[in-house]
Amino acid sequence: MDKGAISDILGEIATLLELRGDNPFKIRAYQSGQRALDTLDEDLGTLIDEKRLGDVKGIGKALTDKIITLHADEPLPFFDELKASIVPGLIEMLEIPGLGAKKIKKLHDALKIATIDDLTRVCESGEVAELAGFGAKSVEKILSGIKNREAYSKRHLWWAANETAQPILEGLRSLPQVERAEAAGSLRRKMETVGDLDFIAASNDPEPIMDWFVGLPDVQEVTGHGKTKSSLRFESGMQADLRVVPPEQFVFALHHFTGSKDHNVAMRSRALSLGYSLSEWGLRKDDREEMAVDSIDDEEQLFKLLNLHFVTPELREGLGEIEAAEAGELPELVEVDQLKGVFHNHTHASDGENSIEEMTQAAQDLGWDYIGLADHSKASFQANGLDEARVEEQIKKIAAVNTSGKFDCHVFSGIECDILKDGSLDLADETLEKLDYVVVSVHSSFTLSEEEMTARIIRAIEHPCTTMLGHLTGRLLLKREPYKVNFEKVIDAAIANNVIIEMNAHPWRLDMDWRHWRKAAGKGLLTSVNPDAHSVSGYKYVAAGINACRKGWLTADSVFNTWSIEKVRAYLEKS
DNA sequence: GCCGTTTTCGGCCCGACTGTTTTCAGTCG
Repeated sequence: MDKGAISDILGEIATLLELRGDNPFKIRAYQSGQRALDTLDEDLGTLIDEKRLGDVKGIGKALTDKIITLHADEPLPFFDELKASIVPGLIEMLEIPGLGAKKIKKLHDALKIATIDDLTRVCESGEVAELAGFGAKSVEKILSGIKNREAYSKRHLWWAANETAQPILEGLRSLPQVERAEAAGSLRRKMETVGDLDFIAASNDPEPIMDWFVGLPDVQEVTGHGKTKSSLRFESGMQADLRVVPPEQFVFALHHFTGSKDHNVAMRSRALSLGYSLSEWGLRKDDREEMAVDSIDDEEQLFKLLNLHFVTPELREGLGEIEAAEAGELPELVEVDQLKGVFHNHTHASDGENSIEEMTQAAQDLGWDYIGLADHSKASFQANGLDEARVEEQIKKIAAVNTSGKFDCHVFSGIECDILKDGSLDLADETLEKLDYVVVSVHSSFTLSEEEMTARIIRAIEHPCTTMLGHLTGRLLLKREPYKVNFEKVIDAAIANNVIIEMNAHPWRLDMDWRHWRKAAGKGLLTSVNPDAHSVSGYKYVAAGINACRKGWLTADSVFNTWSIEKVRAYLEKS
């Protein structure tokens, strides 16, 4: 059993223990064990073989034994018995807002309900309202939660969440009572998907701000409306929270609600080691009421108080950023205005909307020195992919644009060539050789085994004409699972063959995942932030790709399309 | 179940809000 599957089981154990009413700290131990496993730097098999699994923080004796058992595919009676003792329908009920483990257990014990249908029935019959601790409002909330379960539990793409958040943020900042306001949470950390929107505002007069917030347009339901905290849900299903804090607490609250949880844990323990106690309310001298500082203006100062370099929100994932901030070893992260061009864009020759000239003009308007056009190849029939003759025609058209004198922006001729099922490429070598560069991508046979898919992709990487690998896993966030592939082997093959792995910047993709980049770039892997633009408006997605690169600790050196045109040209000619 | 520069037991974040209650438990973040 692999790491991911074992991690899922640890999470499941935590949930089951919760529904059984077990010791909350034991539950938390399973959850932190799961997180420890998820963020492991080393290969799990190696750790087990070398008997070092117990050295991992959060994994003690009991979890070590269970993880080893699962890894060896041996039965785990503890888990099987636990699973058998809990009715499966109860787990689903946790998705209903306002219902936690304790209430579900109570409903189950008192009314013998086993499914969400049962729950609906006892709500409607009036039995729930009669239980101690439940009333008319609870029933109403549960029924509405059941009805909208799917929409409420959904996450949202960062891009869409950001488009909703920005006007709200501007609105907040324009209110006379608001001194400062920021979005926090996973939106501020630029996670690829966002659960809900978190806003923090600084003010000594919170109530008018709350009234403004709950009165926003397109609000479907106000789920909380307090003096300093309100929550609501938009018709789109997106949820938003607003907290208003006194101005002197703003920086602390902003940092706290930006998270992540793991980052905050590390920051709190850092504070403790320096004799402070850090919370969303402020920085106190340990064990005393006294504040360490009266007020600070920005997060830079907060980090400085803990003798740390500033950690940008994108890096706050509890993945070693505090250690790096202490040692002064945080990378100078790549920024969107360092891009000098973009590769992997489509024209109306295949499935894009614009011409070569239009794509070139738009790139030039963005200040870029070069673009690469890479339409689909013929195996992508649904996308009107190009065969050899059409590729050669496209090369001539691009050459004509370059010599027309109309543009300062240079166009590189490329192709997004399909990787066929056996790993061979979709176009003849003599055609590929005439192009400036070749992106190779999988667009078919997604369901191969991990072994077959890995071998297929590596064969394509080893092709002498290959410049870049497109969207490594083919995932569509929230829509389609990634295909199974061994990242380490593909990364090593790319490095060995001087192949760039793209950061597909489309908000649905952001593939290869940022979690792999720190290590891969450390080994020498290059990326290219590729918007996969199918129209001139698609170029804007480079911002999402840069977010992902920054989360992956990448500097401009590792990002091919921050390079000057001379350097890019030299690289392409050599390879 | 985990952890330890107060170290093998005793703590593990805690406050806002809601809905149910007349002082609090549960949920949520």
